[in-house]
Amino acid sequence: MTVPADTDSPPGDAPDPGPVPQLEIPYRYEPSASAAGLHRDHDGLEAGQETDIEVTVAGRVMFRRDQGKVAFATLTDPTGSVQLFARKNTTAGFDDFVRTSLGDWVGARGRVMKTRMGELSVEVTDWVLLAEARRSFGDKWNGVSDVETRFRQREVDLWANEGTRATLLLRSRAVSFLRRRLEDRGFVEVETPLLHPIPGGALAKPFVTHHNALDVDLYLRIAPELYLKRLVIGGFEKVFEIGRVFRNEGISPRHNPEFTMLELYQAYADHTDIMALVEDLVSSLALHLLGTTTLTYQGRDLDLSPPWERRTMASLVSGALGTDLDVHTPPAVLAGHYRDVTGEDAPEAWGTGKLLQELYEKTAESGLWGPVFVVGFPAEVSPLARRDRGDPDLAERFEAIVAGRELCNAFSELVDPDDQRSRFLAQAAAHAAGDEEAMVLDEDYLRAMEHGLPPTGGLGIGIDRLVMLLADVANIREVIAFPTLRPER
RNA sequence: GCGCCUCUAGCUCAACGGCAGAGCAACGGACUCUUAAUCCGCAGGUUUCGGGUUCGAAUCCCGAGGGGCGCACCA
Repeated sequence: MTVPADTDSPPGDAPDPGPVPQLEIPYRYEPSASAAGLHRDHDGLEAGQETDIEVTVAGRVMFRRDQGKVAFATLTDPTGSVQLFARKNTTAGFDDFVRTSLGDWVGARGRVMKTRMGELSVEVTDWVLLAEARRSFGDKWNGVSDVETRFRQREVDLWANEGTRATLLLRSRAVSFLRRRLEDRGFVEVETPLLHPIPGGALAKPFVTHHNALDVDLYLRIAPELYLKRLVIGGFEKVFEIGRVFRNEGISPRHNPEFTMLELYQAYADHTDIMALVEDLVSSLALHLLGTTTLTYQGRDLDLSPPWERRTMASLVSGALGTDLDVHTPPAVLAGHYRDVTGEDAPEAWGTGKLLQELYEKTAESGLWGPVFVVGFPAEVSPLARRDRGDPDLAERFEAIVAGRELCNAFSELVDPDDQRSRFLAQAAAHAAGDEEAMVLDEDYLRAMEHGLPPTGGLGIGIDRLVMLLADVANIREVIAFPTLRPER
C-alpha cells in the first residue's frame, strides 16, 4: 500500500523527519493455516463450493486481480500460494484491499471456498496490512534476473525467484541431514576456534585480523583440522564440525572467500574407512533430498551409487601422458614433462611429489567426471597425512572428484610427531622461500601430538560444492545466501 | 591479478550515429468469479560515471566504477 507523498515538508534546512511510524501495523499475527495446508485439506472441494471453515493466513501479495466490486489476490507464503477472494459487500476494508501493492504482507481471515473457476480461496471477511512494500521487487512475470540485484539484495531474489528459495532450502536440509547421519553414527559435533594464532590445517592464504587487548595478530581459520585432531587426542573418538572457513584467495563461480566445510575425524579408522563413509554420506544425502542417487549435473549424468571408482594419481598422469610415471620417476623426467605440458620450467624447489601432483592437475584432473576417488597422493604435498603403509613417498590420502571437481579431501592422519615436525619444517622452508600457502610450524599442535594421536581417519567436505551438485547450479553464489561481493560505492 | 563481455525507467527488455521506446509495476478511472484478468487514461530517464570524436553519441573511442565469464590461485 502506498502512503501519500508528504507534501508538507518542513521549510528551510530542517531535516525531513520522515513519515510518521505506521502505528496501525499490528505487533503480532497468528496464521491458522498455510497455503500448502489449505490445498492439502481442501483441494477436493467442488468449484463454487463454500465451507464454514474459517482460517487466517498470512504472506505476501504476489498478484492482484481487481474486478470492480470483487477482487482476487494471490497470497504467497513459504509453503506456496493461495488465493484471497474479497468482495465489496462482505470484506471489511475492501477499498484498501484493492490498493495493496504487489509485495505487501497481509494477514487475512475468512472462510475456505472454491471459486466458480475452481480456484481454492479464502473468502476474506477482514484483513490487515502486516508490512508495506515501498519498493517493488520486480516484474511480476519476469521477476528479477539481474545477477547483481539477485546477489546484493537476496531478500528480493528470494521472493521473486522460487528457485532461489528452493536452493537455499535444499542447503539447509542437506546440512541438517548430514548432522543427523553423523550423530546416528556416533559422531559428536564440536566447535573450535575461528580465530587462530597460526593458520593451519590447509594450504591457503589466510585473512589477518588483530586483537587489541592481546595486541596480537590473529588469522581467520583456513581449516579446523588441527583443533579437531587435538580433540581426538583429548579423547573424543568421533568428532565433526560444520563451519565456516576463510581463504584469502580469488573469487570465482566455484570459490567464495568464506565457505562451509564439514570436517570429521574418526579414531582407529584409516582412509579406506573414510572412503566408505564418504560414499555413504553423499549417496544417502542424494537419496534423502532428491529421492535418487542418479542425477544430472549441468546436463551431464552422474551416478553417486557406491562403490565409487578408485584411481591412483600416478596411473592417471601416466594415462594422460602416455608413459609410465610415478613418484619414483627421476625429477628431471617429471620436470621435462612439466615443460612439455605447460611450456614453462618447473621451479627448482619442487620435488618429485609436487611435480607429479602438478602434472596430475594440469593433465588428468580436468578430464575426470566421477565420482572417483583419486588415491596415491605424494607425501610431499600432504604434510598432515600419514605415509602409505607400502610406500613412504606416498600418503594415504584421497580426493573425491565428483562432477569434475574436487568434492573432498581425506586421509589417514599423520600420527607420528617427529614426522610431523619434519613435514612442518619442509613447509616452513617453502614458506620462507615465498610460498604464501605453505604451512608454518605449529608448536602447539606438535606438543598435542606428543600426547598421542591414535590412528585416525579424517575428512573435509566442501558443503557449498556438495549443495551445488544436488541443486544442479553452476555458481557457488547460488547456494550461499549472501555471497561475497565487492562493496557498492 | 590478467583477458573478453556487459551496464538504457522500479523490473524485464527495445532502439546500435539522426526526436530514448514497449510490456509489467506505480498513479487516476471502468468492471461482483479473476488466474501474468481485461479496458481507458496518466506519469515515469543526467542511457553507471568522467572525458573525447562528430553538425549530431545510449550507440564510436579513452578512462573509472559495478557485474558476468575465462585464465591464474584454490575447495
